[in-house]
Amino acid sequence: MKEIKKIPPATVKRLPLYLQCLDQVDQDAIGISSKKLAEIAKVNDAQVRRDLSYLGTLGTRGVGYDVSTLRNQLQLELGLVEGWSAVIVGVGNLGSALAHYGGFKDKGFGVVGLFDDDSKKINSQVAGLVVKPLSDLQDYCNKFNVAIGIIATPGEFAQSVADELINCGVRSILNFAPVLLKNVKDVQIRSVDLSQELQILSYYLDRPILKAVD
Amino acid sequence: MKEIKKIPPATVKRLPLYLQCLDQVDQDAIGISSKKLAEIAKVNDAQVRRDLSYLGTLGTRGVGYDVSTLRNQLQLELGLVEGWSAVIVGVGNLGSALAHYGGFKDKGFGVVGLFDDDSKKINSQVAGLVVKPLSDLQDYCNKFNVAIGIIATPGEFAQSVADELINCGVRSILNFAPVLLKNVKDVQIRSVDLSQELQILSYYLDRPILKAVD
DNA sequence: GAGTGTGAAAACATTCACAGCT
DNA sequence: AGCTGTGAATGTTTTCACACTC
Repeated sequence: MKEIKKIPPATVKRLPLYLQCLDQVDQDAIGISSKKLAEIAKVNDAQVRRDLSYLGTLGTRGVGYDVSTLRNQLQLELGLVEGWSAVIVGVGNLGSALAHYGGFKDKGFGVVGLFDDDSKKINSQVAGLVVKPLSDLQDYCNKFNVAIGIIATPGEFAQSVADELINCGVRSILNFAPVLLKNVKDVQIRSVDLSQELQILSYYLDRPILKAVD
Repeated sequence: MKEIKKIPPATVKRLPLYLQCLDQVDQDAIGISSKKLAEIAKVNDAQVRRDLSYLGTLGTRGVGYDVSTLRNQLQLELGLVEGWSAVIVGVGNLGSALAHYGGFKDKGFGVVGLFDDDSKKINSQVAGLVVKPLSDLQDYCNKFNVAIGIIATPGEFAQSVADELINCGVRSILNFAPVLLKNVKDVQIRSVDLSQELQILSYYLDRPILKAVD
């Protein structure tokens, strides 16, 4: 019988943060306490312990957590060891930034394709990959079993690109275009809207006393 | 006596979303119901009503919300009418993407300066602005009363740029570098880490049944 | 002594369901 | 009839506090 553990969404959102904290800790540190981790991540230490307890019994009472075991478990739980393939659609400044973004390779994602329908960009090289026209998308997805589509096009193309990606069998989409994509069953869509982040900051600019979320 | 209304952080995070929904609604629509708005924003309709009720009594029973009143109130509440000035530090692909990002101007932010310490970039033009060296930052901040600093440098420079911005009197920072910045009293810091977003997606890739947060 | 893992409490957020206005 | 605004119910997240282990 398969064991099913449900991790609360609020916790899932913090797991990548903990992973990042481990990179920022002393290179030669072998163990770390919830107190120390909490300090780096800027959260409560009970929170850290509760979050990590969802992954199993990882720590040792009276001692703390072993850094490398912890890292492995976080990566395992987040599915970062499966080597998911991703494509980026839209190779403007943002798409290029994403293609160059080293963080992805280290973190277990491989960008296997760049797509754009601007003829000036097609066949040019960005971050070691050749930009292809969207008509090649289907082939790529089949060949590399692409799991994740990253949309970095202007807003007006985002929905049709999303439709196309889903049509190619992509089940997870990270959208950077400032539009609301339609929901499709069984497809996970996350949107990052740069201007929304600024707007939230703006709210708290007027109200320096209040504590923001996240 | 000044009226103090405290808007829950979870609601603040949705206000920019509602604003975006209004842009996506029929241009000639004069009124909108919580039900319709909820559908576009993909949230529960009671949620919409509760959220908007924090801004005052904006709707009309039996009728709905007036689109333009609603937009005005949202902008007012988010502080988007104050015309905050922002600077971008780091003019690589990501910084350029941000500089070109039209959303900001429309949404009440003015990018008044671009800064980079790469001599190849200094004095070049990006999105109609001349890239300046970091040594000019203090002057700019005084001259334009800069409220927001956007960090788009590689990780290794992010903390020192943040220190410098804070030193120049900037009280709000939006950080795109994949590092955890130190907290400073009275300074709001929001971080957007592109690879963290992908990692969250990755978790749900393995578990198509679960519902993600946000 | 130091630091985890976790019940129980407290705080926060969402949703229901309906009274009240147009 | 239609739709808001909001008490009350429910669900989720955070935090406290301490028994337990090393």
